[in-house]
This record gives sequence, C-alpha cells and structure tokens, in this order.
Amino acid sequence: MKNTYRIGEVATRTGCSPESIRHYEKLGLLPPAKRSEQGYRHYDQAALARIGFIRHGRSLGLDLHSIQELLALSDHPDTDCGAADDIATRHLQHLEARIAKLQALAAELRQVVQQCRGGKTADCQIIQTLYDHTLACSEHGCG
Amino acid sequence: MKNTYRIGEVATRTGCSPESIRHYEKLGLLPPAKRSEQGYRHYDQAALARIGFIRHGRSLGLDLHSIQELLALSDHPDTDCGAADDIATRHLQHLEARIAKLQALAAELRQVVQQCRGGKTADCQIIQTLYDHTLACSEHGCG
DNA sequence: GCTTGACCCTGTAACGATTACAGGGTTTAG
DNA sequence: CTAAACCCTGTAATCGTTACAGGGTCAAGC
Repeated sequence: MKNTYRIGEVATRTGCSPESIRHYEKLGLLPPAKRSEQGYRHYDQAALARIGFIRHGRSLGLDLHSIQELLALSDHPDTDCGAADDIATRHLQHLEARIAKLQALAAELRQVVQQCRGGKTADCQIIQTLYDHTLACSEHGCG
Repeated sequence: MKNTYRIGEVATRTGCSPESIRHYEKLGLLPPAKRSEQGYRHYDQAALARIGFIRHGRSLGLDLHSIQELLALSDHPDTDCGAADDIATRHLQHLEARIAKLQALAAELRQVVQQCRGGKTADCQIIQTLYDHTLACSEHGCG
C-alpha cells in the first residue's frame, strides 16, 4: 500500500486523464501537487478522493465551476448545507430542461425521418422540411 | 420587395447573427456572397433559404458538418435520398442516447438532492455522496 | 460641412472541457 | 546501453457562437 502516487497511476485509479488532472490543478480545483526532486507530481489519498469527487461530479454532468463551489463548501465544514443543495437543485432543473428540449427535438426529427419515402434527393422530404420553416417550427417556437 | 439584402437585414429575417452567417461562409456552408462596390455582402432569396435551412438544422440539434452534408445532397438533386435519411437517423439515435443518459443522470441527481437534510456542510449527504464513489455509481456504470 | 450613430469589413480571442501535440527530461526493463 | 514508458511545460486543436479591436461607409440631424 503506497502512500503516494504519480500522476499516471492516479489517472488509472480515478479514470481521469493526466491532462485533466493538471488542468484541474491549473484551474484551482486541486491544490498545487507536491513535487518530487525531479518535478514529478505526487498525490496522496486525500488528493485521490478530491479527484474522485470531481470525476463523480462531472459524471453527473456538473460543470467544473459548480464542482469548484461544492469543493469550497466541502473545505469549510461549518458553512450551511443549503448552498450545496442550491447548486445540485439548480443543476437538476437545468438537466430537466435540457431533457425536455432534446425530447421535443427527437420527436420532431422522428417525424422528419418518417416522411422520407426514398427516391431522389430532389423529392426528399427530409431536405424539403429543412428548407421549409413553417412545417416543423409550428409545434414549438423554434427560432 | 427588395431582391437583395445586406447581412444585417438577413440576420433579423433569419434569426441568425451576422457573425454566424460569415462563419458559415468561411466554413463553406454558404457560397461566397456577392459584394457591393464597398465590399458589403449582399444576399438574394436563395441565400436566405439556404441560411434558413442551416438554422433549422441547428434548431434540430444537427451539427454543422451534418448540415453541410445535407446541403451537398440538396445541391445534387439526382443523388439518392438514402444518404439524407442516414444522416437524420444517425442524429436521431445520437439524440436518443443522449436523452437516456441525461435521464439517468437526473434520476441519480434527484436521489442525491433528496438525501440533503440541511444542517452543516460537514454532514451534507450531497457532498458525501460525491466523495463516495460506490454509492452513486452502483446503478449505472459510471466512469 | 461636420458630427453622430448605425451599419459593414477583417482578423483574433474568448467561452468549457478535453485532447493532442511539440520538445525536452527521467525512469525502468531488457 | 538503449528503447519504451513515463513525466514536464506550453500551445493549439475541437465545436458553434459571441465579443472584441481597428478601420471603412453611409444615412440623418445640426
């Protein structure tokens, strides 16, 4: 059981590329890593946990700014939890809005695809629909 | 009824910013616009229709590369319609996959948010869950 | 005539998160 | 001793859009 890891091993353990880890450090989500005499970054378990935190947040679709806010809250255990709840709830609403929009898009695209009866491009209903604004934009206010 | 429009008027008519129009031209989705003596771009009805095509494709979530392919097909009316169908179908599948992923994310995030009971950050379940990989990653293979 | 504001032009950089280099040094295994 | 695999920094690419900077053109109003 090693107590420190170089960036490559951290990458394999966390599923986070070395480039991303360095990027997080540059952005301030990670504190400057300790360096060996040759300048190699070394990470301990706490750093691994922090990178895992970031990765998990990213896998939930949180942006790095939100994750940074959550990390800042985590670094100050005495602050109120409501701020964290706000960030997560805000993101959840953002997600739900995006899902709704994508579903509307998919429904419209499904309709467009179904209109295709084969044949030549000149008669293709997919292309015709894209040219004709009034058809596909009628159901939801696009543009 | 004018027969040509300057870029600003095209922008208001199509809902596409002048910057984007110039960008589409640089990328080759639009042919080089005719210029006035002073170098101002001028557009006719056909160009307006083409920009509308692009905008509509974008509003459906198509990327500019796919739109360029569709425009190329549209420019060659004798080609087979199947290629257009492929592009649209491929994008639809892409959309559906993204929706499914976002829904899984939202479900997980909803669960995380519900665990928050208020209080101090030190006890916040939102932050704890982000630190703890095993909890939230169990349901779908994240990472 | 002269200024003000609204246009237009080009080229470049920013956004967010990641990836891919180039160009160089270090470690490790054969 | 050498080749592969690793590490470093810094820069540029990706995607589509927006925002500049720095300059030219044209209309209306004084």
